[in-house]
Amino acid sequence: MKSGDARAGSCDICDVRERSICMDLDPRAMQQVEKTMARRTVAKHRAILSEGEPNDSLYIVLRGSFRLSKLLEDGRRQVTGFIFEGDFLGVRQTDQSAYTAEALEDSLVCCFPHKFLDEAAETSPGVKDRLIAKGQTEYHKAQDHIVLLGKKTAEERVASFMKTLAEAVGEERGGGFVEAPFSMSRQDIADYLGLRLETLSRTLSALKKKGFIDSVTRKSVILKLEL
Amino acid sequence: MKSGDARAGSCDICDVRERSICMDLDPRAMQQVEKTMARRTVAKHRAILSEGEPNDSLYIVLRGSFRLSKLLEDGRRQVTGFIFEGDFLGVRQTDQSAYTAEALEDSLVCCFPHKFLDEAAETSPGVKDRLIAKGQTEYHKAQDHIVLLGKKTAEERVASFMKTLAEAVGEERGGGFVEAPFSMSRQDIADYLGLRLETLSRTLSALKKKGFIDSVTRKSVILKLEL
DNA sequence: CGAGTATTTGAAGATCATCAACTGTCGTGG
DNA sequence: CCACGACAGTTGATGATCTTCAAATACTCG
Repeated sequence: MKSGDARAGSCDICDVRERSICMDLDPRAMQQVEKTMARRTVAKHRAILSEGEPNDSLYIVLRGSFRLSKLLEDGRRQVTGFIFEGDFLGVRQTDQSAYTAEALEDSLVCCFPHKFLDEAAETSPGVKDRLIAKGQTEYHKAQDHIVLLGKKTAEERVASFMKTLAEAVGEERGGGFVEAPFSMSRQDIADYLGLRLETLSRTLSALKKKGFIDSVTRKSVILKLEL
Repeated sequence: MKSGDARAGSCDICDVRERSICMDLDPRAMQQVEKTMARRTVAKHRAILSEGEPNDSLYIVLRGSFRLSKLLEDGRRQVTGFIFEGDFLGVRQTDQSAYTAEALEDSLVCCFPHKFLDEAAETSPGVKDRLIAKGQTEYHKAQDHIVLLGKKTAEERVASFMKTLAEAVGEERGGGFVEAPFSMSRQDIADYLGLRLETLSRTLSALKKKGFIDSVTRKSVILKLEL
């Protein structure tokens, strides 16, 4: 066991605890979590949920990021969302997962079987409420995505995406700029925005020329805070 | 009080009971529903939920249909969904409704304050589970909508919509045809599909020419069952 | 019947997609 | 450490789809 994982079994060092469901659990349930809790590493490009396959656990992303996608019969792929640290995966138990969730980089998740959550919910009513709330958040994001795809131009889509990414994972740099790292490829972003790779690339160049983007590489983008 | 409403106060004649949450309620709660239940008529084009405004009740559509929409700052409108008999509106209590819900025709809803549902949930645990399940259904529909907008051509969008509509409200006619009534305008459909009115109209004509659609009027469409 | 609105159709133009070539980046191995 | 190969991303030229603007037709309601 590597040194980084030595204390991995303890919830004390969990970074996302306060955003998570653990704070809803009563002390007894929390002890149970400490004991049975399973962390799981997910290697880059590995799926943790697969479209059409059953899902019986809720995963909380501790480190890394994921890509949610759906496939059309003929192979066209739509990326329906990206998931970052602190976010949830598989909020509900399902016979058929609605989408595939694949790690964009080597990632670490904390695993809560829904069976366990159902039991915990009996003594900790906040658990189900939090799941409902998370489900609502997912739904709102989906609605915003629908507006983006249905009504926005290529430039608006790319700008919206960069802004959202900056809000999710960006870090402030000097002079009113934010830097947001990419864990996803251009193709992933294009598939998320309903555009072709080439259109995305051209649009990024255009936004840079217009000064909205300061610099953009394979790894990250630096953009203006406002707008 | 008109004759049609004479027994409107009774749940006995409710058409959507078995699809609804009432079956999850224990007898005592059900009595409570019978007593406090509020039905509400919603006139054509009236909003029952408004984007940005709080919502404190769950509505079950008994008669009629609704249009869900979101507005972009500059007034562009995206229709994010349509709601028919037996469907739910305002599944969760919110400070800010994510969308506007407007009646497409004179409609009738049954109203359950979330406060009431929370109380009922204490003795009828099935209630929250059903709400979670309904939320999930909404989310899945949103995901399918995302795929439609992100990856499908105009013709595929229109065909998908007609098929979905037929499944939701269609009635079989002879010879492998279904008839689905429209309660929404062409503009509503176009705003749902991320197309312009004119493109929708042209595409409908094209589908008719191809034989996928038998006939289409302002009021209804008749289409082939398969495909 | 007639005014007003909804829908369809036509012609021209814009945006985005496609096909193709080029450039940059990363990792590997000499 | 540099060179090479492979892949990721950018740029260019052309074309298709969908939009826009405009006009005609159909439908609805008083």
